[in-house]
Amino acid sequence: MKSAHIPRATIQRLAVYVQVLETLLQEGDSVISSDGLARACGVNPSQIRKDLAYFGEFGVRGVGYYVQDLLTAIKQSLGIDRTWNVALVGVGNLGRALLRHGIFRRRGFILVGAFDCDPFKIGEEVAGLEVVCSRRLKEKVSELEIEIGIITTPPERAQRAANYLIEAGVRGIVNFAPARISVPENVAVEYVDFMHHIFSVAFNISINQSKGLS
Amino acid sequence: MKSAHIPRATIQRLAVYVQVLETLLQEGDSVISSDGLARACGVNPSQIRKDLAYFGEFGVRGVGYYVQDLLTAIKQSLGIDRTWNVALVGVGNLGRALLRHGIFRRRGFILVGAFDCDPFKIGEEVAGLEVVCSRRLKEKVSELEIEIGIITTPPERAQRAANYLIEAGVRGIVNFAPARISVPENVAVEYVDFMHHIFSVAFNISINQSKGLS
DNA sequence: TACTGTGAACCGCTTCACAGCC
DNA sequence: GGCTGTGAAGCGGTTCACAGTA
Repeated sequence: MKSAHIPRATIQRLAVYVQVLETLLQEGDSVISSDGLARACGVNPSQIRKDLAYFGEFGVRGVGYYVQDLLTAIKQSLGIDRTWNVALVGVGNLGRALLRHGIFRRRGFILVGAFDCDPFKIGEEVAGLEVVCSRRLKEKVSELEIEIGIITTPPERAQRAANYLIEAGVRGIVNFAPARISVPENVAVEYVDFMHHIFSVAFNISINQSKGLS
Repeated sequence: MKSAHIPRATIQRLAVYVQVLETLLQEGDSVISSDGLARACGVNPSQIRKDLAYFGEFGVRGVGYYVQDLLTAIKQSLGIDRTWNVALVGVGNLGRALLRHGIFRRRGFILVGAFDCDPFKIGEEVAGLEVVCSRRLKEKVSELEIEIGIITTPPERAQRAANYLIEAGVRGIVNFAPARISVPENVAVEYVDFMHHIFSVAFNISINQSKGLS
């Protein structure tokens, strides 16, 4: 890495670039310019060049970027050129869907543990995993070498789930529960809250409509 | 509304404020200061005051904000003081989980139609809804007065789902499929991509680790 | 007194423009 | 010639500091 601090927005865009580059690769494209990639991602071409410059020089002047090489470089930069073991806490509708969803494994995030505090769910098998009591997280996290936790509990149990995960030594958490959680500084947290997105859509529709009326 | 342009980031934070204010209300708090709310949301107090100032003056100097009033005001500002009819396209694991998830209805987003192009799924009943062929979206959208579409198809079918929705006259789309889609300017799009979030967590863990070693 | 509302300062991300290189 | 890499300019969002008010 070349630069010390990297904007949060850059990381998000890098994830988009990975998505688009993988599609390009499937379609057989081997070279792409920052212009072409920018159009596919809906961003400014300089933006892409700047984002990449935080990590190194991956392009060839006068040519562009070799898709495969760039993909490898970005994945390396993001730390996703390896596999990560992941625990999921909260085996409800959403939790089940994620456990069964192939995308995590395909991208190197392997769901190796499913946890819930409901005695009726404990022992049940979901997507080849036995649901284990949340209290046993600590023991399981070290046994299974888990580094990331996913929270899919109801909001009121999100903080407790987080506490179990942190106590167990997890280094990062993706929280799908619609609740803020507090964690120590050295634990990375990301919120996935689809209500926020649907609110945003509703707001923009309202705005567009009032614009149309004026 | 007082201001013309509102930052995207402000809208996202307003959604967080709604979340936190509803929790406060349940806990019986009737007044909160920008300081208190800021701490609960993990943002700067001035930020909150600025965000609210885009829409009006909702506070009382020397006192703070009345929780119920503020909540009502924000919901009105966001356009979520009403119900919205929503169509879901793609009845896979994730689609089913969302159809069964109570949170949408609780927040005024009513899933009134479920669509899929798989003949084996058409006619099936999920969460009280009959799965209908995606081709019939246009007819159903006007019949059921649907304004928002949710896409939960595999990535390669996301654009087609979007096309059906747009053609049917939907005004906004929430795309859960890991693929960019192109839509006309007057259609609002939001991406919910949990891989981006888990990438971000992985990156931050990697960063923290390399910091620890230095 | 205590807290909001807001103009001004600040900061950081984005975009531009062009030098550097294949 | 064409495209990347990058310093500098531009812009928009965040934070500050304080005036305004219950």
